[in-house]
Amino acid sequence: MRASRYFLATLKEAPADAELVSHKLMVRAGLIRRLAGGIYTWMPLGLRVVRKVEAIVREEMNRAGAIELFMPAVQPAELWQESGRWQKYGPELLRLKDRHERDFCIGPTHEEVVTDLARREIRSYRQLPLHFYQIQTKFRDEIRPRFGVMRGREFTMKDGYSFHADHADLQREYRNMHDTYTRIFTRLGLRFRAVSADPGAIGGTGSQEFHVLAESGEDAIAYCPQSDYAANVELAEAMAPGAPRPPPTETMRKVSTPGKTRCEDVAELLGVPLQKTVKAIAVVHDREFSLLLLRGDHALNEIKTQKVAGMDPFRFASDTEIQQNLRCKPGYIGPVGIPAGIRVVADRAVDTMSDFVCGANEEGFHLTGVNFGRDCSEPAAIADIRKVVAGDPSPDGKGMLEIVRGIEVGHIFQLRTRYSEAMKATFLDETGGSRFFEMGCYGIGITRIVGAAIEQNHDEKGIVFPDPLAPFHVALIPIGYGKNAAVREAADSIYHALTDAGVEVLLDDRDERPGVMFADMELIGIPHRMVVGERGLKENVIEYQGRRDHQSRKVPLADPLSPLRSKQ
RNA sequence: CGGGGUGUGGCGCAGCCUGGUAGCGCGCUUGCUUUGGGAGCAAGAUGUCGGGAGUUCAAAUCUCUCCACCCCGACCA
Repeated sequence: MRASRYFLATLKEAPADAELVSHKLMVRAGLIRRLAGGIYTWMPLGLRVVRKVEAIVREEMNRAGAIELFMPAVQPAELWQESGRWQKYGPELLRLKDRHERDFCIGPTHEEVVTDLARREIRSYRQLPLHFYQIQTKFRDEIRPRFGVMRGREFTMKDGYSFHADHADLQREYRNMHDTYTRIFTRLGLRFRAVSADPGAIGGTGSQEFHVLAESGEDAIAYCPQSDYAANVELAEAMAPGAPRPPPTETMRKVSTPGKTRCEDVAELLGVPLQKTVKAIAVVHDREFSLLLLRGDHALNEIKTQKVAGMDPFRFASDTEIQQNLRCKPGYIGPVGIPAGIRVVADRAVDTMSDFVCGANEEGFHLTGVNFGRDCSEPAAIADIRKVVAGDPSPDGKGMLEIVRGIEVGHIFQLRTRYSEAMKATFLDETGGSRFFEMGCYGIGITRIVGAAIEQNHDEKGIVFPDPLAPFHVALIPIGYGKNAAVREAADSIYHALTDAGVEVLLDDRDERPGVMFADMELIGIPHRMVVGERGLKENVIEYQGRRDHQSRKVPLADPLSPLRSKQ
């Protein structure tokens, strides 16, 4: 490709609305342009990157035995009513009516459509297993689109759905997809980690997420460097402390703590470690008011709390509800002296505490030396309701957890029969009996990968694309293309030599000043640069520099492919 | 939806408090010079100051209202 006939849309300054480096760089490099909130045009250069991702995903999916098809983006409401998600999905589902006032939605995912297809087309166990996938535009009316293409409303996803005669075969395919995803992200040149995940709204049993590791990631991942344990913090189990609760040694005392509503403030005022304090969080489930107790330095894990019996779903109590139930302002509430009807759920860590500090249920006062059993009732339930922190023991008992941030780019689920039962999708087994399909579902955020890859691979000059994602492999920069016939002839012949060898070259024939060409090629992240100048031609050399290199080196004019070979 | 903020040429911003000629940098056009790290000089084009209503002799500036976008909390590939 010749730059003069291509469309580069680089910007010196990033638009003010971009926050994330990758978002800024994608706009500056001319990969994307915003049309509306969370909706982007993929510019020619950006589209080339998307196509690279798609090609690798497609190749590996095909290799893994999945079969590509293409389902409609616009889907009839009836299917969603059958699965029950027309009601459940909420405002994220973009709904519309056609001219006959019939309800439709723009697909945020395709379980319904593919299950409908399966029940119509697959009749016998002899046709199983089958795995259909597509690479397609999805629409999710996100509450808050942000970070450019990373959390857009319209985005490209690879979604695959597998159908099996039994759970064992589903598990085989699930492992197959785990390996396939591992190959895909490895080939894409990304640093990533597979982690156990919460199956969440899509439902089902086993579930793993694939995260690209990046500081700016929206998810926190707990992993154990000594083993292969890794889980989304939403799910990671906080182990019960090993030591039993020590016996009380202090008597309970009421202390004045005016204006100190946070555990940190109370601990500082009283000169006790934060770990000696207990915070109470008031929640409501089905109009039932409960108190959750956490150690002062711990944070509530809402996902795990939801799983405690009698807590799904829960919400935080309003200030008024707290007043009504405890006759005290939030900030000073605690488990001592509360009405009998209020359920108290303590975190495992709290259960082993004695002589602790907590709110006195009286504005401006806390209690010290509090002990369960003596000063207040034992908690009604002990549960794992806190977020794990770095240094917690790994649930597999093999070391200590560390926390890193990640961007979720893939997710694999075992759906089991959640959809086949709801939609009555059956096949005939070897005995002639009707059975529900065992289903798996497997997603990859194609467009999000582009953002995540840039988040992970950039420097102060711009994007540093890994080779497999780069829109072009080589930036060929002639100095004085328009003026110097020798330079032009050399550049043209190198261009042809590389192109004939299958290398994708962007020849910068714009006759810009060198600085402009260098800066642009660096910004858009082309991994290899070759400079053709009068100086080098006198020695029959051109200059090669990798995007991450600090210095260029000379390579023979006659063999421009040599630096690419040595890279491999 | 709640809280905070921003809308001024293609991009980044100043001007608004204290009403009176719409400005700067980048980019763009033309010419000359320059040509190994975002060139110099000269000439030029580009704005219903987010929309509407109001106050005023006069509104980018003050008031009301609507809209869009961004940031912080509940979603997910």
